[in-house]
Amino acid sequence: MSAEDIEGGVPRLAQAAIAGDIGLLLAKLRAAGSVVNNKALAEFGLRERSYSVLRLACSGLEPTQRELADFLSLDPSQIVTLVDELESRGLVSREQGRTDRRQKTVLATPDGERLHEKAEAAVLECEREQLAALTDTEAATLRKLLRKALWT
Amino acid sequence: MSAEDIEGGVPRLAQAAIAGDIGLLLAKLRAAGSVVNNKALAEFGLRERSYSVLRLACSGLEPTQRELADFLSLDPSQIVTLVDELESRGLVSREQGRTDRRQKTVLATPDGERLHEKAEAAVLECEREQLAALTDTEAATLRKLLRKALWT
DNA sequence: CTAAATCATTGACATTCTCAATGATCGGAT
DNA sequence: ATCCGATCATTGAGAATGTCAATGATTTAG
Repeated sequence: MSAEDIEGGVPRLAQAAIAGDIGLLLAKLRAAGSVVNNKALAEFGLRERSYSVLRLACSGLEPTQRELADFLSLDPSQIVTLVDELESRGLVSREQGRTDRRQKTVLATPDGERLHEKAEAAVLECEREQLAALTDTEAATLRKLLRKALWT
Repeated sequence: MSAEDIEGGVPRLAQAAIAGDIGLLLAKLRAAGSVVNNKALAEFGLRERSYSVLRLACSGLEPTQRELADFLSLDPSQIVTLVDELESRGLVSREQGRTDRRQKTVLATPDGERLHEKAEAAVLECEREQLAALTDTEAATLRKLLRKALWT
């Protein structure tokens, strides 16, 4: 975020060996994306986290809280807090699990769906900006490789 | 980290639209890498953060603290804490900036160099495991695309 | 039918993030 | 030369996040 990083400038330290570390590259790109996303989501009273939960609640997959925790790499207790907040705003509701009464599935309300639709547009626009340096095929390749590394 | 994610299993929620969001993919891969890295670095009394600082201090580029903050996407105050800790362990030293007396350059001591060498090997091994699902060329492509998205 | 495991939840604690304020120093404009 | 605004490292405070252990309700395995 300094002058060096703003636009097309390669920081001096990018010469270092660490600049090839996947961990650092992921962290940097993610950090940059996070601030942009949170800025864009503020308008809807959401943060990256709550947006992700809302988004999955809108997916039609009827995720349980445990599934949300695993999928979002969060502790189950963090999901409780996030769902509490979304539920209190009437964006989401907890339903009894179909087959297992221990679990609760998280579903979006009509209000939640509407809000998600707008927030989604904003986030996708952020994503487009973040990957502006890549061609469409490059962006697709990046997505494909990340998914492969995660889920193969 | 649940049963679904352990080995080669694609979680049910990966069908959702959100599974294509770059932000989520980055966050997930990074989260997974972080726990592995921190586990491997514990043996050396380092965490991901302090390792990164030590690594840059060993680069020969004589980074200033401001540069470290920008490059690692951290607040300058966090760098102070990290350098304090490394310095108190004798792994790193602060030197007066050559041209600007406001800035301080962070350099590794011989002890720091030695520790970094061992830690580096451990982290590179973690990285290899994390990208095990990718071929060598795919891993190289991933690195290239991440760098391009960041620094173009 | 019992014992172990799993789910959501609560609460405590540590780590990390984000900001504002400070004194020292620098750079540029007069 | 001197003032003025900007930048550097540092400190400190408060919010957000991460991590872990314990709980009651329920399911699954034996």
